[in-house]
Amino acid sequence: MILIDYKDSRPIYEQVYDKFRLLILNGALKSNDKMPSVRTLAMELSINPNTIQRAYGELERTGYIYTVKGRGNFVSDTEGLKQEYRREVFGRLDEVCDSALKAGITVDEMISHIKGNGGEQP
Amino acid sequence: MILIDYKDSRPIYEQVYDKFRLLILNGALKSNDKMPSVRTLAMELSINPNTIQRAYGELERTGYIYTVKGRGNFVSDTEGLKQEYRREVFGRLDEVCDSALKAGITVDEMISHIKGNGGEQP
Amino acid sequence: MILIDYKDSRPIYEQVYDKFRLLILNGALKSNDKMPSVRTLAMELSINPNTIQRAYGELERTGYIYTVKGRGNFVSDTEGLKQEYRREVFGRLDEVCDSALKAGITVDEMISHIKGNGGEQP
Amino acid sequence: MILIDYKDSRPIYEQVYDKFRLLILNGALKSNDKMPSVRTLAMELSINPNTIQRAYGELERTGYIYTVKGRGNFVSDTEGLKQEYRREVFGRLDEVCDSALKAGITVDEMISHIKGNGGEQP
DNA sequence: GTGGTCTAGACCACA
DNA sequence: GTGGTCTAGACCACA
Repeated sequence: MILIDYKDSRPIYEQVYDKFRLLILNGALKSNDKMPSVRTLAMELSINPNTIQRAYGELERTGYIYTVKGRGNFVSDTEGLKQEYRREVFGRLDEVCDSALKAGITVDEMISHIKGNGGEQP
Repeated sequence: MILIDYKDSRPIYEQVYDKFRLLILNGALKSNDKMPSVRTLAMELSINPNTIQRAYGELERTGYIYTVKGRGNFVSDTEGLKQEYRREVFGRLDEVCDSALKAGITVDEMISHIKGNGGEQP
Repeated sequence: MILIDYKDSRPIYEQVYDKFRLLILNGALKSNDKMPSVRTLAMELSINPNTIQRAYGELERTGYIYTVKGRGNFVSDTEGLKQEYRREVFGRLDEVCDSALKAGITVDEMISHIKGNGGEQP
Repeated sequence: MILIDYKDSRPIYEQVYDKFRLLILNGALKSNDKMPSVRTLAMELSINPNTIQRAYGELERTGYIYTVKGRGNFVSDTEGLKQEYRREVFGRLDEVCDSALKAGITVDEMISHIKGNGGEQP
């Protein structure tokens, strides 16, 4: 379900955070679903529980999950999150467009590039 | 000419690297222009020479500048570099499009977003 | 395991880089083996950690090892690297042949020289 | 006649040294030919005279030229030098063979590689 | 404990 | 003066 890529230069807690974030945005994990417990997941992935704890902490801080003491972590209501993710993606799109214009790439070139691949890359 | 942002989480050497890379791609620095000397720049920016050295090392490794021992660093021929930068930007564009599609954003939405801001953000 | 030759004019970081590269290409170090930690190795060799860091940095940049933050450095998958090393050696062989022909040494002379020593030099 | 490549990472004096060494070994410069004067050459190449001086110093030290005070530098008798160059090239060939064997390249592979390109590369 | 970045400062080769 | 290497030592993020 979750795979750590040790050759990825990003810290492990961030990889875990991102994986869950996508599972939630995808709909693979739904509102109020129970998250795996910190210890269980740490053992499954052979990772330090501190690292899972940190990933869960970030997920909670950014509103993806909520904690019920003594019971575990659960997926938040996902509607607002999806809106926020859209905003984030548009923000990244703006950044890339900015770089593109600096490099002399025109809006038309970008558009035809986007149409061209249709986002079918892996 | 070059400003360090200490609130930026990225390392200083990377900021310096990026700044010069853009100056070169912009055409503000042209082929065979002399780069400021390691020591001069270090003093101007109140930065350790080692840090500048590292930035210059990366610029050399990636082909943006070349070193003449005892003389200084100079801007490389920039033609190929511009092509490569284009490729890099298109690669990032692909990634963002990928994220966008995962978030349920359609190609048409992206295109109208790009047209909309025309890359006018800062 | 690793010995620094202070009489060698090449920088220390490069000697360390080369030693490990050979250990990896030899098979003495295998994929996913843990490298000695920067600090441990620095102490063993009585060398500054920064110097080891630089050697490890080059090894990572050229794909011989990968870093897991907080855990250490590990040997990469070595298959592709061996292929690349072969290409490098053949390239150097071409250069030497070129010099040889300029010096009036014939292909036959070179071949008999190679057969002669069979690579038995130290 | 002589061109400096500023993008070459080798020091300039070494490039000058190598160029003349080849001209002498080639036969383009013959025994007792007069070398260009240090000052003339320095001006032609827009190089610091110290640098030419150093190159000439190395050429003298290794026996390629000799100095007559007040008259200039002249090419030495070249017979012995050619022999020595042969020895040097064979030495380099040994080194490459050594690397090759370490990489698992067999003598036969090397020979067929040499025969294959016939040293026709640039 | 592990690697990553940075400063301060030295010494060297090269021009 | 110019870049290249190295040491000593600090502080940070990550596990």
